[in-house]
Amino acid sequence: MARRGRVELRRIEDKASRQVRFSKRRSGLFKKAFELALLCDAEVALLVFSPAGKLYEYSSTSIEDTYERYQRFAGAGRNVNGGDQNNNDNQDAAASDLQSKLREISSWSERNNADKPDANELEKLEKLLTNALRDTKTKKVHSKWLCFLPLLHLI
Amino acid sequence: MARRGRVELRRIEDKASRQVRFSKRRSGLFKKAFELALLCDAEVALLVFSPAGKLYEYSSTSIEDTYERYQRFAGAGRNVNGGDQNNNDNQDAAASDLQSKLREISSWSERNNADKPDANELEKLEKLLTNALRDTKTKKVHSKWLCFLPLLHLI
DNA sequence: CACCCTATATTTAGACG
DNA sequence: CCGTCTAAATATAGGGT
Repeated sequence: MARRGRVELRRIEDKASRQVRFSKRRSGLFKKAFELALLCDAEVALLVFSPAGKLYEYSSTSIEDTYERYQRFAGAGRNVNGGDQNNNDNQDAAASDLQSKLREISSWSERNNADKPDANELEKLEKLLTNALRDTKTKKVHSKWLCFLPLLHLI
Repeated sequence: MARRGRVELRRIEDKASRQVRFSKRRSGLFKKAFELALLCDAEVALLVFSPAGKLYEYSSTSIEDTYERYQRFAGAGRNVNGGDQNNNDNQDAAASDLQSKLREISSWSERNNADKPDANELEKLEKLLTNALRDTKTKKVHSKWLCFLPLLHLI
Protein backbone atom coordinates (compact mmCIF):
# COMPACT_ATOMS: atom_id res chain seq x y z
CA MET A 1 0.00 0.00 0.00
CA ALA A 2 1.23 3.45 -0.77
CA ARG A 3 2.24 5.45 2.20
CA ARG A 4 -0.57 7.50 3.52
CA GLY A 5 -0.79 11.09 2.61
CA ARG A 6 1.70 10.77 -0.16
CA VAL A 7 0.84 11.18 -3.74
CA GLU A 8 2.52 11.02 -7.07
CA LEU A 9 2.05 14.02 -9.21
CA ARG A 10 0.16 12.44 -12.02
CA ARG A 11 -3.36 11.61 -12.99
CA ILE A 12 -4.96 9.16 -10.62
CA GLU A 13 -5.85 6.10 -12.60
CA ASP A 14 -8.24 4.40 -10.25
CA LYS A 15 -11.62 5.91 -10.93
CA ALA A 16 -13.11 5.51 -7.50
CA SER A 17 -10.05 6.88 -5.82
CA ARG A 18 -9.90 9.77 -8.24
CA GLN A 19 -13.45 10.69 -7.47
CA VAL A 20 -12.97 10.56 -3.73
CA ARG A 21 -9.83 12.63 -3.92
CA PHE A 22 -11.51 15.10 -6.17
CA SER A 23 -14.17 15.62 -3.61
CA LYS A 24 -11.74 16.06 -0.74
CA ARG A 25 -9.28 18.23 -2.58
CA ARG A 26 -12.03 20.33 -4.02
CA SER A 27 -13.27 21.25 -0.54
CA GLY A 28 -9.74 22.00 0.48
CA LEU A 29 -9.16 24.22 -2.51
CA PHE A 30 -12.35 26.17 -2.00
CA LYS A 31 -11.56 26.65 1.64
CA LYS A 32 -8.13 28.00 0.77
CA ALA A 33 -9.58 30.31 -1.83
CA PHE A 34 -12.06 31.66 0.67
CA GLU A 35 -9.33 32.17 3.24
CA LEU A 36 -7.07 33.98 0.83
CA ALA A 37 -9.84 36.40 -0.05
CA LEU A 38 -10.85 36.99 3.53
CA LEU A 39 -7.46 37.08 5.23
CA CYS A 40 -5.59 38.99 2.59
CA ASP A 41 -8.35 41.12 1.18
CA ALA A 42 -7.91 39.72 -2.31
CA GLU A 43 -10.42 39.29 -5.10
CA VAL A 44 -10.69 35.64 -5.96
CA ALA A 45 -12.69 33.76 -8.57
CA LEU A 46 -12.51 30.00 -8.87
CA LEU A 47 -14.23 27.74 -11.35
CA VAL A 48 -13.96 23.97 -11.28
CA PHE A 49 -15.55 21.40 -13.53
CA SER A 50 -15.40 17.87 -12.27
CA PRO A 51 -14.43 15.16 -14.73
CA ALA A 52 -18.12 14.34 -14.79
CA GLY A 53 -18.90 17.85 -15.90
CA LYS A 54 -20.35 19.25 -12.74
CA LEU A 55 -19.66 22.87 -11.91
CA TYR A 56 -18.30 24.24 -8.68
CA GLU A 57 -17.62 27.90 -8.17
CA TYR A 58 -16.43 30.37 -5.62
CA SER A 59 -16.05 34.07 -5.89
CA SER A 60 -15.28 36.67 -3.30
CA THR A 61 -17.31 39.17 -5.30
CA SER A 62 -18.80 37.83 -8.48
CA ILE A 63 -17.46 35.57 -11.18
CA GLU A 64 -18.68 37.92 -13.85
CA ASP A 65 -17.14 41.01 -12.28
CA THR A 66 -13.82 39.35 -11.72
CA TYR A 67 -13.76 37.97 -15.22
CA GLU A 68 -14.49 41.41 -16.63
CA ARG A 69 -11.73 42.87 -14.57
CA TYR A 70 -9.47 40.13 -15.85
CA GLN A 71 -10.33 40.95 -19.44
CA ARG A 72 -9.70 44.63 -19.01
CA PHE A 73 -6.45 43.76 -17.34
CA ALA A 74 -5.26 41.24 -19.85
CA GLY A 75 -6.51 43.25 -22.78
CA ALA A 76 -4.73 46.47 -22.04
CA GLY A 77 -1.84 46.46 -19.70
CA ARG A 78 -3.08 49.51 -17.96
CA ASN A 79 -3.58 49.25 -14.36
CA VAL A 80 -3.45 51.74 -11.76
CA ASN A 81 -5.60 49.38 -10.17
CA GLY A 82 -7.69 51.37 -7.92
CA GLY A 83 -6.13 49.31 -5.31
CA ASP A 84 -8.51 50.70 -2.80
CA GLN A 85 -11.82 49.40 -3.74
CA ASN A 86 -12.16 48.59 -0.15
CA ASN A 87 -12.34 51.71 1.87
CA ASN A 88 -13.50 49.82 4.80
CA ASP A 89 -16.95 50.96 5.44
CA ASN A 90 -16.11 51.97 8.91
CA GLN A 91 -17.93 49.52 11.05
CA ASP A 92 -20.64 51.58 12.49
CA ALA A 93 -20.78 50.78 16.12
CA ALA A 94 -24.50 50.44 15.75
CA ALA A 95 -24.87 47.14 14.03
CA SER A 96 -28.19 46.26 12.60
CA ASP A 97 -29.81 43.16 13.90
CA LEU A 98 -29.25 41.32 10.68
CA GLN A 99 -25.59 42.17 10.54
CA SER A 100 -24.92 40.99 14.02
CA LYS A 101 -26.90 37.85 13.34
CA LEU A 102 -24.71 37.18 10.34
CA ARG A 103 -21.68 37.76 12.49
CA GLU A 104 -22.98 35.22 14.93
CA ILE A 105 -23.27 32.73 12.12
CA SER A 106 -19.72 33.42 10.99
CA SER A 107 -18.57 33.08 14.50
CA TRP A 108 -20.43 29.83 14.91
CA SER A 109 -18.75 28.39 11.87
CA GLU A 110 -15.37 29.38 13.23
CA ARG A 111 -16.01 27.68 16.52
CA ASN A 112 -17.54 24.56 15.07
CA ASN A 113 -16.88 22.07 12.41
CA ALA A 114 -20.11 21.83 10.54
CA ASP A 115 -19.08 18.44 9.30
CA LYS A 116 -18.96 16.96 12.75
CA PRO A 117 -22.43 17.60 13.93
CA ASP A 118 -22.93 18.27 17.59
CA ALA A 119 -26.61 18.17 18.34
CA ASN A 120 -26.63 21.14 20.67
CA GLU A 121 -24.55 23.31 18.43
CA LEU A 122 -26.65 22.40 15.44
CA GLU A 123 -29.67 23.45 17.40
CA LYS A 124 -28.06 26.83 17.96
CA LEU A 125 -27.07 27.14 14.34
CA GLU A 126 -30.58 26.35 13.26
CA LYS A 127 -31.90 29.15 15.43
CA LEU A 128 -29.31 31.59 14.15
CA LEU A 129 -30.13 30.75 10.58
CA THR A 130 -33.83 30.89 11.16
CA ASN A 131 -33.57 34.30 12.76
CA ALA A 132 -31.30 35.63 10.06
CA LEU A 133 -33.62 34.31 7.42
CA ARG A 134 -36.63 35.96 9.03
CA ASP A 135 -34.79 39.27 9.17
CA THR A 136 -33.66 38.93 5.62
CA LYS A 137 -37.19 38.37 4.41
CA THR A 138 -38.36 41.38 6.34
CA LYS A 139 -35.63 43.52 4.90
CA LYS A 140 -36.41 42.28 1.46
CA VAL A 141 -39.94 43.51 1.78
CA HIS A 142 -38.74 46.88 3.03
CA SER A 143 -36.24 47.14 0.26
CA LYS A 144 -38.97 46.52 -2.29
CA TRP A 145 -40.98 49.31 -0.77
CA LEU A 146 -37.97 51.56 -0.99
CA CYS A 147 -38.01 51.16 -4.73
CA PHE A 148 -41.32 52.93 -4.82
CA LEU A 149 -40.42 55.77 -2.54
CA PRO A 150 -39.11 57.96 -5.34
CA LEU A 151 -42.49 57.65 -6.99
CA LEU A 152 -44.47 58.79 -4.01
CA HIS A 153 -44.68 62.32 -5.24
CA LEU A 154 -46.66 61.09 -8.20
CA ILE A 155 -49.50 60.20 -5.99
CA MET B 1 4.35 35.97 19.80
CA ALA B 2 1.38 34.21 18.40
CA ARG B 3 1.67 30.53 18.08
CA ARG B 4 3.16 29.58 14.82
CA GLY B 5 1.02 28.24 12.07
CA ARG B 6 -2.22 29.29 13.62
CA VAL B 7 -4.37 32.04 12.29
CA GLU B 8 -7.59 33.79 13.08
CA LEU B 9 -10.17 33.75 10.38
CA ARG B 10 -10.44 37.41 9.73
CA ARG B 11 -8.78 40.08 7.69
CA ILE B 12 -5.14 40.52 8.63
CA GLU B 13 -4.73 44.04 9.86
CA ASP B 14 -0.99 44.39 9.73
CA LYS B 15 -0.21 45.44 6.21
CA ALA B 16 3.24 43.93 5.91
CA SER B 17 2.11 40.66 7.35
CA ARG B 18 -0.92 40.63 5.11
CA GLN B 19 1.25 41.03 2.07
CA VAL B 20 3.67 38.31 3.04
CA ARG B 21 0.87 35.94 3.80
CA PHE B 22 -0.85 36.82 0.58
CA SER B 23 2.23 35.82 -1.29
CA LYS B 24 2.66 32.55 0.54
CA ARG B 25 -0.97 31.58 0.49
CA ARG B 26 -1.31 32.53 -3.12
CA SER B 27 1.42 30.09 -4.10
CA GLY B 28 -0.20 27.46 -1.97
CA LEU B 29 -3.57 28.04 -3.56
CA PHE B 30 -2.20 27.90 -7.08
CA LYS B 31 -0.33 24.74 -6.30
CA LYS B 32 -3.51 23.12 -5.00
CA ALA B 33 -5.43 24.24 -8.04
CA PHE B 34 -2.81 22.79 -10.31
CA GLU B 35 -2.79 19.52 -8.41
CA LEU B 36 -6.54 19.20 -8.47
CA ALA B 37 -6.57 19.62 -12.22
CA LEU B 38 -3.73 17.21 -12.80
CA LEU B 39 -4.53 14.51 -10.29
CA CYS B 40 -8.26 14.46 -10.72
CA ASP B 41 -8.56 15.42 -14.33
CA ALA B 42 -10.66 18.48 -13.57
CA GLU B 43 -10.98 21.74 -15.43
CA VAL B 44 -9.87 24.55 -13.20
CA ALA B 45 -9.74 28.30 -13.67
CA LEU B 46 -8.47 30.60 -10.97
CA LEU B 47 -8.22 34.37 -10.95
CA VAL B 48 -6.74 36.36 -8.10
CA PHE B 49 -6.31 40.08 -7.75
CA SER B 50 -4.02 41.16 -4.97
CA PRO B 51 -5.16 44.02 -2.76
CA ALA B 52 -2.74 46.12 -4.78
CA GLY B 53 -4.54 45.21 -7.96
CA LYS B 54 -2.06 42.81 -9.44
CA LEU B 55 -3.42 39.88 -11.40
CA TYR B 56 -2.53 36.23 -10.93
CA GLU B 57 -4.12 33.49 -12.95
CA TYR B 58 -4.09 29.78 -13.47
CA SER B 59 -6.07 27.68 -15.83
CA SER B 60 -5.81 24.04 -16.72
CA THR B 61 -7.08 24.86 -20.20
CA SER B 62 -7.88 28.50 -20.77
CA ILE B 63 -9.56 31.13 -18.68
CA GLU B 64 -11.72 32.18 -21.58
CA ASP B 65 -12.84 28.67 -22.42
CA THR B 66 -13.64 27.82 -18.85
CA TYR B 67 -15.53 31.04 -18.38
CA GLU B 68 -17.56 30.36 -21.49
CA ARG B 69 -18.34 26.91 -20.28
CA TYR B 70 -19.35 28.43 -16.98
CA GLN B 71 -21.71 30.83 -18.68
CA ARG B 72 -23.35 28.15 -20.75
CA PHE B 73 -23.67 26.10 -17.62
CA ALA B 74 -25.10 28.78 -15.43
CA GLY B 75 -27.24 30.19 -18.16
CA ALA B 76 -29.04 27.18 -19.47
CA GLY B 77 -29.43 23.49 -18.93
CA ARG B 78 -26.71 22.19 -16.76
CA ASN B 79 -25.34 18.86 -16.11
CA VAL B 80 -24.89 16.90 -19.21
CA ASN B 81 -23.93 13.88 -17.28
CA GLY B 82 -26.74 11.74 -16.10
CA GLY B 83 -25.42 10.12 -13.02
CA ASP B 84 -25.73 13.03 -10.73
CA GLN B 85 -27.50 12.74 -7.48
CA ASN B 86 -27.74 16.39 -6.87
CA ASN B 87 -30.60 18.64 -7.62
CA ASN B 88 -28.71 21.87 -7.53
CA ASP B 89 -30.70 24.65 -8.89
CA ASN B 90 -28.38 25.76 -11.57
CA GLN B 91 -27.94 29.00 -9.70
CA ASP B 92 -25.05 28.04 -7.56
CA ALA B 93 -23.72 24.61 -8.00
CA ALA B 94 -20.97 25.63 -5.70
CA ALA B 95 -21.73 24.82 -2.14
CA SER B 96 -22.09 21.15 -1.63
CA ASP B 97 -21.55 21.01 2.09
CA LEU B 98 -22.77 22.95 5.05
CA GLN B 99 -19.32 24.30 5.79
CA SER B 100 -18.96 26.00 2.46
CA LYS B 101 -22.52 27.27 2.64
CA LEU B 102 -21.65 28.95 5.91
CA ARG B 103 -18.55 30.34 4.29
CA GLU B 104 -20.71 31.84 1.59
CA ILE B 105 -22.78 33.54 4.23
CA SER B 106 -19.69 34.91 5.91
CA SER B 107 -18.49 36.01 2.57
CA TRP B 108 -21.79 37.72 1.80
CA SER B 109 -21.67 39.67 5.01
CA GLU B 110 -18.11 40.65 4.26
CA ARG B 111 -19.00 42.36 1.05
CA ASN B 112 -22.43 43.70 1.88
CA ASN B 113 -23.75 46.10 4.38
CA ALA B 114 -26.85 44.52 5.76
CA ASP B 115 -27.97 47.97 6.78
CA LYS B 116 -28.24 49.22 3.26
CA PRO B 117 -30.30 46.50 1.78
CA ASP B 118 -29.87 45.89 -1.89
CA ALA B 119 -32.78 43.89 -3.20
CA ASN B 120 -30.73 41.57 -5.36
CA GLU B 121 -28.21 40.89 -2.68
CA LEU B 122 -30.91 40.25 -0.14
CA GLU B 123 -32.40 37.76 -2.52
CA LYS B 124 -29.07 35.97 -2.65
CA LEU B 125 -28.70 36.07 1.10
CA GLU B 126 -32.15 34.61 1.49
CA LYS B 127 -31.21 31.70 -0.74
CA LEU B 128 -27.96 31.14 1.10
CA LEU B 129 -29.70 31.13 4.45
CA THR B 130 -32.46 28.90 3.21
CA ASN B 131 -29.99 26.37 1.87
CA ALA B 132 -27.89 26.44 4.99
CA LEU B 133 -30.96 26.01 7.13
CA ARG B 134 -32.12 23.05 5.11
CA ASP B 135 -28.73 21.39 5.47
CA THR B 136 -28.62 22.13 9.16
CA LYS B 137 -31.97 20.51 9.71
CA THR B 138 -30.86 17.46 7.79
CA LYS B 139 -27.71 17.22 9.81
CA LYS B 140 -29.63 17.62 13.01
CA VAL B 141 -31.72 14.61 12.19
CA HIS B 142 -28.63 12.59 11.41
CA SER B 143 -26.97 13.69 14.55
CA LYS B 144 -29.95 12.62 16.62
CA TRP B 145 -29.82 9.22 15.07
CA LEU B 146 -26.18 8.98 15.93
CA CYS B 147 -27.02 9.30 19.58
CA PHE B 148 -28.82 5.99 19.40
CA LEU B 149 -26.18 4.11 17.50
CA PRO B 150 -24.30 3.04 20.63
CA LEU B 151 -27.48 1.44 21.86
CA LEU B 152 -28.09 -0.64 18.80
CA HIS B 153 -26.50 -3.69 20.31
CA LEU B 154 -29.19 -3.72 22.97
CA ILE B 155 -31.80 -4.57 20.45
C1' DC C 1 10.24 40.08 -2.93
C1' DA C 2 13.47 35.91 -2.80
C1' DC C 3 15.07 31.71 0.12
C1' DC C 4 15.87 29.10 4.48
C1' DC C 5 14.43 27.30 9.02
C1' DT C 6 11.40 25.28 12.40
C1' DA C 7 7.49 24.61 15.29
C1' DT C 8 2.73 23.94 14.60
C1' DA C 9 -1.48 23.62 12.09
C1' DT C 10 -3.89 21.85 8.44
C1' DT C 11 -4.77 18.65 4.73
C1' DT C 12 -5.18 14.36 2.99
C1' DA C 13 -4.86 9.09 1.38
C1' DG C 14 -6.63 5.12 2.42
C1' DA C 15 -9.55 2.04 4.79
C1' DC C 16 -13.94 1.31 7.01
C1' DG C 17 -19.15 1.44 8.57
C1' DC D 1 -22.27 9.81 -0.94
C1' DC D 2 -21.40 10.81 4.10
C1' DG D 3 -18.83 10.65 8.13
C1' DT D 4 -14.64 8.84 11.11
C1' DC D 5 -10.06 7.56 12.07
C1' DT D 6 -4.95 7.70 11.67
C1' DA D 7 -0.40 8.32 9.95
C1' DA D 8 2.00 10.92 7.07
C1' DA D 9 2.60 14.79 4.03
C1' DT D 10 2.07 19.67 3.37
C1' DA D 11 1.20 24.30 4.32
C1' DT D 12 2.30 28.13 6.80
C1' DA D 13 3.45 31.91 10.60
C1' DG D 14 7.03 34.19 12.08
C1' DG D 15 11.68 35.03 12.04
C1' DG D 16 16.18 35.43 9.89
C1' DT D 17 19.38 36.37 5.76
